[in-house]
Amino acid sequence: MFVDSVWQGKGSLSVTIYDIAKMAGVSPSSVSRVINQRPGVNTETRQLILKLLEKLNYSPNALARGLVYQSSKTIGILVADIRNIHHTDGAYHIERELITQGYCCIILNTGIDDAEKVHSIEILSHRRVEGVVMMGSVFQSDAVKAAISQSLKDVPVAIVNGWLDLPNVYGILSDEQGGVSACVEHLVSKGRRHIAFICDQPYNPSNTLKESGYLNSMRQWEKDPKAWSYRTENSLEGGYQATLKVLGEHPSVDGIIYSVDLLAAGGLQALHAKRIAVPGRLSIIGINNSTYAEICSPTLTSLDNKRMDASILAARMVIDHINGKSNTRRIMLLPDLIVRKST
Amino acid sequence: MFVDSVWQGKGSLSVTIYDIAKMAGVSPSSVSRVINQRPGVNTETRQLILKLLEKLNYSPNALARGLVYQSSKTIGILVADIRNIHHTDGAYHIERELITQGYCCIILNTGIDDAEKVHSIEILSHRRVEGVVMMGSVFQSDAVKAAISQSLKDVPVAIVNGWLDLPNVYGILSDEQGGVSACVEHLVSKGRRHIAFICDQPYNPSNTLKESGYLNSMRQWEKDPKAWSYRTENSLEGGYQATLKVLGEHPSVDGIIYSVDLLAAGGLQALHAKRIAVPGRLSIIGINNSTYAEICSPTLTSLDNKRMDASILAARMVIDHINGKSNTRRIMLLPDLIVRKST
DNA sequence: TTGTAGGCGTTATCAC
DNA sequence: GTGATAACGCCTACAA
Repeated sequence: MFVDSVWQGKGSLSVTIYDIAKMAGVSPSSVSRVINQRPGVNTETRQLILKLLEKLNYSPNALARGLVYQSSKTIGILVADIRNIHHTDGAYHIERELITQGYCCIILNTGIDDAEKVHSIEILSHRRVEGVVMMGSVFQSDAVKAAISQSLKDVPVAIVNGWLDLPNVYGILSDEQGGVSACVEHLVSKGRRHIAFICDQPYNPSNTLKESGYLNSMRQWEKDPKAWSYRTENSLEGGYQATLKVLGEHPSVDGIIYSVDLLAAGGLQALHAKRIAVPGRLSIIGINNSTYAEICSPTLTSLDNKRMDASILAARMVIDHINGKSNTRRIMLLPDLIVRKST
Repeated sequence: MFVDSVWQGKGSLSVTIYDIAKMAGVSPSSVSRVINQRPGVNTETRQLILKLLEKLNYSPNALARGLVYQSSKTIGILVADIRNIHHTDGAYHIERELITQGYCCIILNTGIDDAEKVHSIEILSHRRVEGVVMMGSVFQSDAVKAAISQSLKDVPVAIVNGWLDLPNVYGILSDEQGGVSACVEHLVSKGRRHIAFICDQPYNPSNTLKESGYLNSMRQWEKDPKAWSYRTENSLEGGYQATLKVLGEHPSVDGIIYSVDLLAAGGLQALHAKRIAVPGRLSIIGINNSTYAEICSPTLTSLDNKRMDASILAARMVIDHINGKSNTRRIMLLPDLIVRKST
């Protein structure tokens, strides 16, 4: 809706161009000219004004400027949960990229359900953001699509690892399906044939792609690979428990692909507990190529899905759109498998 | 300075209360009244206006509102590098806490050098933020202090794990010195006597405290503990190399405390490579009690310095200050040692 | 109940 | 070179 909360006045008035003008004995326009480095002001008065600006520690009001310029110089970053290290890296690069262009970033943790996402989109609309980056395939939903075409229809929206068919939406995708297939192929090349897939919940479009990548490749080796696909909560414990379950139901398992590194780390702990040698008897692969993968012992083979590059690209596409440069609306990055000790 | 960059006009004009007023055949003030749920407007016209607001998808301009209310409903979060998982958690809780109060957060990665920090503070000043949270002891510097008293003197500033003696600054500290002493005591209780300390660079006030905690406790056991204090870059590799160095220079070492978990994880890899049993022959402790500590094998004993609680408190103190409730300006949280398998 | 006028801080346009 | 004046979108007296 159009009212977020009770917005109450308060605030200590700061120095304005009127104050400066009065002290300098000139008009506000002259002060404005000096501030914006525009020509047409006597060198002496310019010096005087500059001195006063410095002395009174003048700080231009970005809100007022935004009003006249019709431009907030703000872009929004939407992320389900910024604690997800995977998204944080992206947010970092986006912020760094945008700050150099004079933009500030408003970051909102939307949570997972659609209502919250829609609400966040409305907040960004009120703030008159000039562009939005959404991190993660969870934003690839009908509700979000509707909200964008309602509240964000005039600004570029880049979705990292997602896509919506709207004229102002850019999609930076990763070939996760192909990537997981490559994981399967890699395991097969290591002699593995009984491969399971453990996926984090809740399901999102990205996970669907990963799973189908797994299933597609597996059909060559197993009759009913569906039964080897598991879901669990995205945590160390989730990976641990799911792995125990796989081992219990399919003692012959000799390879496991996890939808994220954290799950694989948990799985590794389960395998250690069960005294199953990795990669001796069983090989595992994670996804995201995060620090977690490097910390585990043995270090994890992991699929680098290029999320960092994707984030930077997303920021660039938003900026380019704002600057009138048009871009391809949908691009796909190809993942790399980083082979380490766990396979 | 007062000009960050060339701010150019652009933007597609959106629906204003004037548009709505015209369509409804009423004055803008009536529309405003309806939007702000103020009394004194006929039920029928209110209904009509509401309908039009909905239909035209009216979105209030937060910049304009901010101007009249003298309140941006924005708070700034300063963090040296948000990819530091330790800070991310904090940022998450701060954002969650503030969004419920109608605030948005602008996050700026300041980098480590003072000039950048000062610049970031000026940006926040232009945006008329109503409060600031700074994450990390790196903000405890004279340059930052000066910048705050120049550009942020009228808004509450909470520093997580830091403190500056200014009337509007709140400090949420952690007893890191005592915490590290507790680490030493713990190692001693496990029979360790030759304990080294490996610290991440660049040095910051927090690290200074950690080191003095180490040195103070060690004086009881060693004559010249200074020589056992090492510094290295904050990375897996940094921990790895520093650990090799310690082992080379002090073969008798039987305990290592690392200033952050990530370093300890790197150290663990070095110990594995050298086939040194942990905790059999050597015990190690990390700090932060992060996910890294849980992933390592053996899992890391780690000092929980309550950064999450500190972040939430910081947000609360800023909010309280804005709402006129006064708080203690400096509080200290006491760390807990989380004992796991590495000691 | 409703409308008018003034102002929030800034910039742009046009006179002088 | 300089200074009124009118926006930008909104809100709040005050008047009707």
